[in-house]
Amino acid sequence: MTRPAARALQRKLLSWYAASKRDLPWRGARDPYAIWLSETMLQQTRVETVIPYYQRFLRELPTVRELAEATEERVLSLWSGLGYYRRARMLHAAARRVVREHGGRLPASVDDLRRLEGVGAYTAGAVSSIAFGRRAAVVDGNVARVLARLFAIEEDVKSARGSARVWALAGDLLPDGEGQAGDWNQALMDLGATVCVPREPRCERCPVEALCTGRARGLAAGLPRMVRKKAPRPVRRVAIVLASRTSVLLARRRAGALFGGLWEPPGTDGPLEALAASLGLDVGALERRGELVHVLSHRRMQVEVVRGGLGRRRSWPLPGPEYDAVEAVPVSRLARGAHSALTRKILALAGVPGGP
DNA sequence: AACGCGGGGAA
DNA sequence: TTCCCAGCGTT
Repeated sequence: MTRPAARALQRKLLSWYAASKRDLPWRGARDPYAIWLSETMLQQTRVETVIPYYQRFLRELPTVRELAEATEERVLSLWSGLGYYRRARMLHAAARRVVREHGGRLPASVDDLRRLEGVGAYTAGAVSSIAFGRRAAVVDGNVARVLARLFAIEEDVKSARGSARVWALAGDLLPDGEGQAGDWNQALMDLGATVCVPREPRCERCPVEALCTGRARGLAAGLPRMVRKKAPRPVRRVAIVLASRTSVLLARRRAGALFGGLWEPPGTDGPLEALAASLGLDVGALERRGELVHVLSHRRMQVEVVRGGLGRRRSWPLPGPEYDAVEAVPVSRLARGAHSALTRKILALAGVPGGP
């Protein structure tokens, strides 16, 4: 793209953004921590989903320092239901690093930001440009799609991370103006989210339609070419809900794996008998409650739910290698606990009162 | 380069 | 059903 054409593109899109930008809670936030938090929550997660989580998290842990000093349990609890829980662990670790190595202030450069846990190329560029006004590019799913269409890039855009060509393009297109990179990046992303959408782009509403090569060639709607994702692998599990009127037995999943650090009713991919035996239970004392299906990006989990009484036992053995802690939790505390959406479904199916 | 890692909204 | 979302870290 020629220099004048790039200028025209920047002018039109920035002007469109000034008039049409979405009103989002983190827009205009002064605090880099707030921007960082929003960008982390927004990784592979829709804006509408993030908003209530963002507001609650920022209300409960309003500064990097308070996040750094919070327990992991608390952080996971605030993340509970949002998914990709490793993000919460890494955000927590990075906050401690920011306090330890940067005096509690987030670094401004892409290179320094990238050294923080959970901050990759996209997030570093976003925080650097939006929170600090640095001239840094971003490529997320929106930007990759918008640029692929604008420049009729027909090669595969590998995942949301984008190809090297798209990153180079995004860098070239950054405005020179002081502090404009943040608005420019957000303008590209807003355009992708509201106009240049995946299925049926609303080209008639696009401020840069006249500059769009993909549009001119009739390719826009078919770009970018994405590699088809594999179907989730089916997994059968069984979960045992041991509950009294006031408590339910939960176990904590080991870190680093699926649902790491979250609490759930003991479950297994193996036979129910083995799981029951590991808890010292007689299978005959368990009542079948039904089955549910929970679909993740890489797993289709079909979970059979059985229920039994909690009894008077005070301590419980670990119900298998997936877990590193086990505890009878008061149902009154469930709503504030660190659980996945799957756990909520299991507790609901088991009929646990006051489930999260 | 491919995979593991959640959950949900929209067509 | 299918797609894909303000991605990152590991292998």
